[in-house]
Amino acid sequence: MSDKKKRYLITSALPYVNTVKHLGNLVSTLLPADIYARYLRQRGEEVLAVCGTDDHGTPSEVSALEAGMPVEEFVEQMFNKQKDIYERFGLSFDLFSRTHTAENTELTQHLFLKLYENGFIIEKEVQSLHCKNCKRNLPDRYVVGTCPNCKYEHARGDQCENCSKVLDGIDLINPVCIICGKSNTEIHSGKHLFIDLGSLEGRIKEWINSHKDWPKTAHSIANSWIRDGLRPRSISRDIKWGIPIPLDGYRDKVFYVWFDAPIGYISISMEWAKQQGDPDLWKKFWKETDTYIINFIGKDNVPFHTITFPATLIGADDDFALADYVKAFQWLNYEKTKFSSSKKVGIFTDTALELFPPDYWRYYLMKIAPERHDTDFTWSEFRDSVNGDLADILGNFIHRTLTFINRYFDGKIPKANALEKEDKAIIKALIDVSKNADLEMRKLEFQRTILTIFDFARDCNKYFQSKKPWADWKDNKKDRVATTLNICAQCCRGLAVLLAPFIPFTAEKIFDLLQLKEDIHKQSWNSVGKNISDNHSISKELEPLFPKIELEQIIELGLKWGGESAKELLKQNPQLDPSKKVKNKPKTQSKPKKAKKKQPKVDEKMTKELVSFKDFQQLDLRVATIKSVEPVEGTKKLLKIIVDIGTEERQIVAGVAERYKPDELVGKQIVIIANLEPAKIRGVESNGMLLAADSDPEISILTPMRKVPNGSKVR
RNA sequence: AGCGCGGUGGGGUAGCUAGGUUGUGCCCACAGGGCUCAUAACCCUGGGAUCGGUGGUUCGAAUCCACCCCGCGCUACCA
Repeated sequence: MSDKKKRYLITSALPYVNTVKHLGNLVSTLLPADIYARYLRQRGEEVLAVCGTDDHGTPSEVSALEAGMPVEEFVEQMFNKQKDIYERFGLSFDLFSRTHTAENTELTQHLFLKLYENGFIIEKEVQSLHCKNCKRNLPDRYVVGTCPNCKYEHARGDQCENCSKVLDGIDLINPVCIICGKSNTEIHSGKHLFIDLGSLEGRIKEWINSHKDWPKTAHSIANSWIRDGLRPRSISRDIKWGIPIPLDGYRDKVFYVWFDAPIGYISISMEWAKQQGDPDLWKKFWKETDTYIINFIGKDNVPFHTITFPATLIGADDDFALADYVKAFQWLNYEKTKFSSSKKVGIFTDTALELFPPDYWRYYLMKIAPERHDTDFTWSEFRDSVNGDLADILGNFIHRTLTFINRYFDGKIPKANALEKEDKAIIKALIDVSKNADLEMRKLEFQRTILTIFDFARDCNKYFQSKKPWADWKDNKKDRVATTLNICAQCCRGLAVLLAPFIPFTAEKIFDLLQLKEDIHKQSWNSVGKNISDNHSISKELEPLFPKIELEQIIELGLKWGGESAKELLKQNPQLDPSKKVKNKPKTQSKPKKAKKKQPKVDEKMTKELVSFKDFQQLDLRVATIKSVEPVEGTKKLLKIIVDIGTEERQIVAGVAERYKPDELVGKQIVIIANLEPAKIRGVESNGMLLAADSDPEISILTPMRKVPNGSKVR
């Protein structure tokens, strides 16, 4: 589909900067983009793959506020954190940058001015909610209030969850700002800028219709927008954190984050060009028609990549190329429920890396990539895939082959002799799989590619089984064993080359074991028939490529992070219950009675619901040292306390003044909840809460028994 | 409500755009057997499904059409 093209430009939807992303984010944008880029590079194509964080907008501001940091600093920190995670996942972007850069500011402003000159920008008067307390304009998502339609009291500004009516923030009765929790809003009205999508509709439509090969969702969502009629879309916002609008009358406003984010694809390419020492290098990717451009996105992102961003480029009329292919993914669910960053449901990329090697995730995630419809991550299936496909099929084949070569041929690839029917068949299968996988990859069919390659790995085991080299060796048919193992070794190499885009770390390891010196990431798929030369020495130190995941481990993880599949496994294997295990332990000790005593007695008053370990983990308990204390004026109980929590100083307010004098607290170490949402108590801001035992009237502040560094975690 | 996606043996999934030896393929689970080189891995065989329902088109439908039922998602700043 892209044979006439000379080079490829790959973009992955820019992950929003404010939180660490979950596996759903990874699977529909970053990971497939990386895999496709790796595949193309192996094929010897000229590729530029760019990505970066999407930095601007209200959510960043709010998250920064919550973290008690200046936005710029917060965003920088989160950018670095995300970048580091993606590197550890082996994501091979030519540049992973961000949208808060000089390049993006300049380009966004430039494109806007072109749109303005060309008459595609219109001005309109808009009303919006303003929180007088936060001194901030409130996007619809940041307001809750009573629904004017059904009177539901917790309707969000954009939509009522109860009656599902689509709302405007200003429609809400008794609107409350979710940032400060106060109902202190007023309606502001002001001029805003809109991009006139309607007058660009014809050209957008033409472009969409000329690309029938896109995934179904991409088309249906794009077409439904067009069918409903393209209305002007606001591109200005009354916030501080963003790219300033270079137009008189609007200089106190910034661009809507979705205006500048996709422009980031181009500005990051520009940054990349500068780093290459040729500042114009980006132009051939963006301004020449023989580049094939692919956007990797989730389905929610379709409108921005098929309507608004193309509209920007078309309207600016500055010769920027539009995408050739929009690879839109559906959703990945977590154990039948939605992944949710805000509700902390699911597995997040940083946690994933702590649990298992990146290739385990890369493989499983692409195997279940939601290419056709929504799919489900389950712990149980994750284990099945890793153990079954990676360890038992792939790992086992390679391991048994290399073990034989070491044992019988002193670690040297033996020479193949006369070929029999099965030998020829498996060699043909190897060539075929490289061709078929290549055809599927060209169509960006990731799951099919994986299935094709693993079917071949199964064939390899069948071949090994049918040739019985262990039996031949006993029968003294050394030549025959040599032939079998030579062919198996070629298959190992072939599998490594074919799987390199998907599981690059393992593929490298296989090349290391084979002691092949060439760079695996430059081996094209049609090189898989290429023989490793006779007598080539392989490594003598073998170890399993994929340690297996124990059932017990997966049950524990499933229970810890939440998941029905683990509960189901536990039902089938009740002996593996982690909680029971703890109970069993005392039996082996000499004094089981003592253990029993330790069990907390359920006091009648302790009727609170059980919480999961996960819920408990959400509390960020830290040790802090009290720096200064002063009473809050006009109150009997409250003290304003400044504490040092290692990374920063915090102000907290505590109701302990009746039992503690300010002087006796200074210098003491205490325990605080560091991630409690900020609150104002008697007008004084409190960013945390100290822990104290409360048995009215006595209050005892908790303090660590030994001195520990400030910021130490408490659990 | 509208729109989108899906409903295929116990679980998962492919096949459906161009209807034919298709109730067929694949993975997992299950049963039996083989092998014993390998990470208790590998290989073979087998059982198991009115292909959501009803009606239609057709010589013939999982595949096309109509209506209905069920699940999920979206309705525009969640990938």
